Amino acid sequence: MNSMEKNFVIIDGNSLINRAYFAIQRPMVTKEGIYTQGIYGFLNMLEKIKKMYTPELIGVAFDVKAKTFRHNMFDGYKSGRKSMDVELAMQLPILKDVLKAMNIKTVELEGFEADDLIGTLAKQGEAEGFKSLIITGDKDALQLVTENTEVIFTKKGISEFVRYDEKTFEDEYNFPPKIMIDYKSLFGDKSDNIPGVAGIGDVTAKKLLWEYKDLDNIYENIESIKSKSVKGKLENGRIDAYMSKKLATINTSVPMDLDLNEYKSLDPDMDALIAIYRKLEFNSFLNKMGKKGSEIKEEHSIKAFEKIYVDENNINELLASIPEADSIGMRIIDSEEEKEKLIREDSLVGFLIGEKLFATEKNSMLLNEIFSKIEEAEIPLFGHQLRNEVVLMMEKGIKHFNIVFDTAIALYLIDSNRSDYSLEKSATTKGVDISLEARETQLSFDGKSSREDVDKQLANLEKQFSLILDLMDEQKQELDSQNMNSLFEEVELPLIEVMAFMQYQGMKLDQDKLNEIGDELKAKINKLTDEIYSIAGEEFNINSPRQLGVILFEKMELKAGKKTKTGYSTNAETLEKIRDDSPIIPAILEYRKLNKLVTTYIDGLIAFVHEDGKIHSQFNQTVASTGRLSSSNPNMQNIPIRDEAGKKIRGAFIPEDGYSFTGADYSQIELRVLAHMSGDEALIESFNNGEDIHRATAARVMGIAPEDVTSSDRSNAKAINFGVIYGMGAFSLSEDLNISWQDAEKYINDYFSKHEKVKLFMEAQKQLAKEKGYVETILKRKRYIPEINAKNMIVKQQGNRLAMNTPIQGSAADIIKLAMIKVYNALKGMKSRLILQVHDELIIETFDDEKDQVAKLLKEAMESAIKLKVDLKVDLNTGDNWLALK
DNA sequence: GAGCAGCCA
DNA sequence: CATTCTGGCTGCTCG
Repeated sequence: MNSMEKNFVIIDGNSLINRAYFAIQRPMVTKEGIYTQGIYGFLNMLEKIKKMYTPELIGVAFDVKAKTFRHNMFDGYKSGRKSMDVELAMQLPILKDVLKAMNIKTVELEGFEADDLIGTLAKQGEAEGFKSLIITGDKDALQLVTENTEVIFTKKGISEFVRYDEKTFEDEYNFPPKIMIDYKSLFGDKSDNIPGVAGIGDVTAKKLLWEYKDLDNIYENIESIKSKSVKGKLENGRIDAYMSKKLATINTSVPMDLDLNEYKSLDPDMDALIAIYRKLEFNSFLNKMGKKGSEIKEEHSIKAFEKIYVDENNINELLASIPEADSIGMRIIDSEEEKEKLIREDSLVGFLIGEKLFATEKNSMLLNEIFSKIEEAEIPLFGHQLRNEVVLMMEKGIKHFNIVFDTAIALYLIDSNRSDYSLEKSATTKGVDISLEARETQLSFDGKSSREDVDKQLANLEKQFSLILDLMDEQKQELDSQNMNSLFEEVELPLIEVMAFMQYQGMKLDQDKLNEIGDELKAKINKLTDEIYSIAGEEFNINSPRQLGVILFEKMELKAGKKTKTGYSTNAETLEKIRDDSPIIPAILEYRKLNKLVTTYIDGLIAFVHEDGKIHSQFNQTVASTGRLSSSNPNMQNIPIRDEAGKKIRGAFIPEDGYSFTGADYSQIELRVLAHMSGDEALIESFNNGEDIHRATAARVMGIAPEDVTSSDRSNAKAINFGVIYGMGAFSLSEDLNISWQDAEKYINDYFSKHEKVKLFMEAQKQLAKEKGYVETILKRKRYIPEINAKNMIVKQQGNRLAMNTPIQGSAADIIKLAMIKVYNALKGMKSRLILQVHDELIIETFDDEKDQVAKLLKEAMESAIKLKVDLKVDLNTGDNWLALK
């Protein structure tokens, strides 16, 4: 942005406090009971805006509660909206007080919405030579974009901004901003209850506007519209269209005081501000002002590096320094989500070597040379969430890696309960801003990137590496003091390469086959839809539980089961109970099942296929609190298997030519872990004698001989065995087995009396969580369980179950992680490759000549991953598609 | 974004 | 006393 421009920042107060309020999940309440998270988020946002745009003028507009001219025109206007939470509403007047103390002008006017005031101010600003910047979370404001007015949207709550000027708007919408109004006149706006023209949808509205430019022109030339139905709808909807236009149009001529001198950016009234911040307990703001609220936080000092942007001309300096490096920090600096991290081209890859920070563009040919040098000299690598960096290296042909530290993974081991392990988040807690906004710029590598842009990116990268180095220092000590060095170094770090490799390698999908299945299912869905409509006597959205509830339980008066927060429960369990009461029920159940398959597993999967015909799912190492892995984009760990219709989808996953699949899954890994950890003699003996564990359990609990156990006895015992792992209660077991609560309780007591060590183990876990705050797995992975000391009994019970389940689930995860590393290393030098993990099973894409070798090494590696008091047993399968493995 | 639903181990 | 079993991801609706 041209720094000579004079900026007029106009903020939509209601919109932003609303966004801020909902963006901050954790409620913030002062001792006096004042809710503050909306104000807090708003002020953080305001600070960022001021830093980014250094506005000469600034103002905040608010809505007035009273009706506006729009309500007077149309009763339905915004009628669907629910009223504001009281917790949020009480924050509005306080926010206005804060703004007053900051000497920031606020405006509101009865009869007008904030948008109208904003539009009027923006226009005035333009007239007086300012660039008007509208900050809002509301898309309505887009119509105000002009040559000198831009709209800056908040995204992800309020943490990110997206800027719209005339060009970016047109790129996205294919028509100029002003036409937004005409678009709403036709299509309407659900959120504001603007009707639009009945029957005209998003697509038709856009088409009409591309052809006829605006609403007036459409109606002037209505005779030339070819489609009779569209023409008819337009004729019938003429009045609605023009009323909608009035409703949608932001008034830019509100009669208000337009002396822009009042909006001049002034220094705050410090005394007043400090007083309010103290009342609101905003200690972080007070600290920044040098006033004590609590202890004063030290500003994070950024280490300074020599910054070098690398291109063909100076690549040699980087290449020369690589072989001599003790270690290299590596980081892709990217503006987008993880998901897109590998697709975007306009990113930098940074390398920290000693006191020098090198960076080059990600799509650069130079990367090959750089990576090869690193590989050749076996230089240790460190970074934060290195997986995607490793995938990039693999894409450039690199095969050997020497990863020595990953600060995201260390963070995860230290506290597995966090929801966000991004470097940005860690930065915030240290008072550093490395966000996209802080970068203020995007690089474009077509020769247009200015020196300034590059410098900004490099400065940001410098901050990131500075943070990584600090985190590393802290974390090394922390991991050491918690005895997690070997878990970190021998399990999690080597696993990074395995995870990256599975993502890089991917799994091939037979799209034609999948589409064939999809077409069949879609035909069935259409039939079911007709059937459901005809039984119901009307058309409705079957996918909406709310609409479905009304049809079933009000119109058709079927017997309603449980209720949910928002209405009747319509889930499969509930509907199953009234299956025979109407033919609509089985039809709906079938519809749901098929629709799930089509949306998630047919169309959903196809959307993830890359150019190479493969799906490259991401395996995440820092998500599950127990230590398990997770998979996303798409999730390959929940592809259907139980249901007949769903099974076929697995059949569409196929190996590359010349390969087949070899799969191996641990038999009863969690129960074996329980046997080991508890030391229960009966369980250990059963496993080591190779007995059928559920049958043996039934025999023991019922006091009968194994050969007298019926199949129903066995399945009951199976439910108990699962229940034990989850920290079961009598209620859920009774539901599971369809027996009375008392019988279930007796069953559980009998189980524990025959497995006393299991009982003791469970008690010990709860005790450990209560006293030390955490529980541990076999490899000393920790999970903190704050719930266990909660006052709320429901939360406390949940804590108890977590304490019992986590060591078991987490240890099973430890074991398969060990196995993955073993298998991955054993396959080095072979053509066969590990491509998938599904919690207790591994799948290898096996080269035809290596089948026997792979089967042998896979089983051997998994069964010897760790030595327990019980044997580990693995079942092997082979096949020409994924389905054939079961 | 929350809530519901449904898929996996 | 009452008590609804762990861990994930995605798609859809609705405000």
